[in-house]
Amino acid sequence: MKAHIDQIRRFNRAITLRMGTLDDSFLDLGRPFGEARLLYEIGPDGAEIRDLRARMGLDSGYVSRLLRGLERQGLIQTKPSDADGRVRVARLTDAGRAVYADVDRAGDTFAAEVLAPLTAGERTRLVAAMNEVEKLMRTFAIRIGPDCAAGADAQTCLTNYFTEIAARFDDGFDPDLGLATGVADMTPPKGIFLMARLDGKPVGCGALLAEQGGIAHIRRMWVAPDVRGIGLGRRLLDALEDEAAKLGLHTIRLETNKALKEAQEMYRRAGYREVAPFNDERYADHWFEKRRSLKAGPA
Amino acid sequence: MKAHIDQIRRFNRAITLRMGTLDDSFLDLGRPFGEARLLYEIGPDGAEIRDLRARMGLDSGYVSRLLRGLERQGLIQTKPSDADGRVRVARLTDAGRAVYADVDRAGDTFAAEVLAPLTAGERTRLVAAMNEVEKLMRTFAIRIGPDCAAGADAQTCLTNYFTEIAARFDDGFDPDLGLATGVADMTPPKGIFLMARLDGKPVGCGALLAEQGGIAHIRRMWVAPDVRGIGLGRRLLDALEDEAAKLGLHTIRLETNKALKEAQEMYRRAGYREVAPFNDERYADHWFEKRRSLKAGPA
DNA sequence: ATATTTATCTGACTTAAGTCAGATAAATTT
DNA sequence: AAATTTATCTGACTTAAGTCAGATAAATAT
Repeated sequence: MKAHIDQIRRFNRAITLRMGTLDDSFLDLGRPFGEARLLYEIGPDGAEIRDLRARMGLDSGYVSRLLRGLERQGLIQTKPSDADGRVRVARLTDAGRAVYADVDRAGDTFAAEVLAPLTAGERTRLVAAMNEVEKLMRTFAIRIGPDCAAGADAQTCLTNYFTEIAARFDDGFDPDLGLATGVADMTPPKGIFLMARLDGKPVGCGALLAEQGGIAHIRRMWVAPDVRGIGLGRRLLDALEDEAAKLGLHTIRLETNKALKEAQEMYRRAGYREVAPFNDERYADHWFEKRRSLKAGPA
Repeated sequence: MKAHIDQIRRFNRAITLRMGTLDDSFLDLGRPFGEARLLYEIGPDGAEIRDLRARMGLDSGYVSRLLRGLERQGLIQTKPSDADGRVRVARLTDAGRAVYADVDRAGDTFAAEVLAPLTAGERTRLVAAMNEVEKLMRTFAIRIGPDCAAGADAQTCLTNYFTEIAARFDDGFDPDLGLATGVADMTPPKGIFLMARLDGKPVGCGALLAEQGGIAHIRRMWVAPDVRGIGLGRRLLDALEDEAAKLGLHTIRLETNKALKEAQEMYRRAGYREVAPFNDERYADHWFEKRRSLKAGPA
């Protein structure tokens, strides 16, 4: 363990020393970093300012000022969004596109420089190892937290979930026919909606409903196909159980369809045991329950 | 090639996004980043200010100001070096040591967080891949450039070189018995001294002497043992040949001892052919030459 | 229709980070 | 011994980066 931690720290140091500084410097073509980063983030297809702010985690006043600067330099133009008059959209001008291309080219040049001193075999190994690091770090980069069930991202998750189960369940799926779970049920104080995000992008969700008699009811657990197999389902489940604990709920229940074999397997491994049906969800074939006290199951 | 470059850029983005920000944030314990970094750089054993400046690439006035700030907070003390009254040494106080320990612990915590969501197998793979990336990036991080032959780092390289060949040559090595190559010979306009550095630390060297009749004479080529086998010798040789070209020298010569088999192999692969002795270096067994026009040899 | 929320902007700040031109004193070279 | 170099410091700057409190207008909820 200690050796692993040391390797990570060594890696961290080496990489920020090497790529970190170069990542900055390739954006630095004579203009302030923040400005260059914003311009690069706007990209050739343009972007909503609201989006830029969220992605980059910047103060709205600050972004506005940076945009004004880029506008003054003739690199971008902003105009209100067609769909929503409050939202403004930033778009690169021809001059801005030229700067973007410069920055992009500098990035390519830097990457080429990394490869330059290596032999063909070494290049292949480097790229493979980078891919591996990136993939495994993705797991760590996924953040789980409460979210607004009515939000656009949450709705996207739920829609994806419904679409998927409609395809997988033998008799399809119609949300109106199953037991209803509205936004209010997944919002405090009645319940909570957790979302998993990878770099801000939603990649999974799960809801916990607080019911009579100290019972937590888990529904709408979903993991995006491209992040499956890395234990995210289990992490979501753990997070939901933590929420149940916080609410003082001692029993956790959930039901699932027979088509979702992996899910059943996961619930069992997480210490759930199958019980008699506790509701009449028409899409359910298996009902599970776990008492909070007997928190167990092999990792 | 394009795929490789894209993977590197993707890696670069992902890593600076994930580790980069966390590398910063783990130093950020309520104090400015620059200050925290300097404190961390001073470390538990203290450091010469001259050294800190060089390592971190900062302006002397700026460093001075940062040190004054840390001093005011009672985190460090500075005093003149025993060896050289101009140099000052910064040392952590007990309070400083405590802050250092906090920062260090935060770094460990971060590393542990990276590992936390992974299975044992994934952890091993991550650490192995990180090690591979780090090792291969080291090649790219080695920078070759002209250096002062009289400087401390150059002298360190040369001493290491002499020590090594003294051990490897059948009849040992005494620099006073071989052909003399003084600092002046390796300094413009008479010649040039190149050094390879990895993160500032010297890891190799080579000298080029401009001689009568358009001849460039290469001597003192050395690569540190821990960076061998990654093509650094060849890169140094290429760099020296570039210098020869800049000086308009058309013929490159060098001599070597029979014990240095890998070197001879490298020279041959780089397009050098063995010629009759062109000097009476007593430690030489093989003499090589290459005309600049016939730049060739398989990579 | 009115109130609230959301997205953006402006002006007035603060702090961090760094540069540059000397000043000073120790060490080294001539 | 005098001149030069080296290491550090101080004061006077600049620029970047970001925060915060409203103001404004569009969209949405009541």
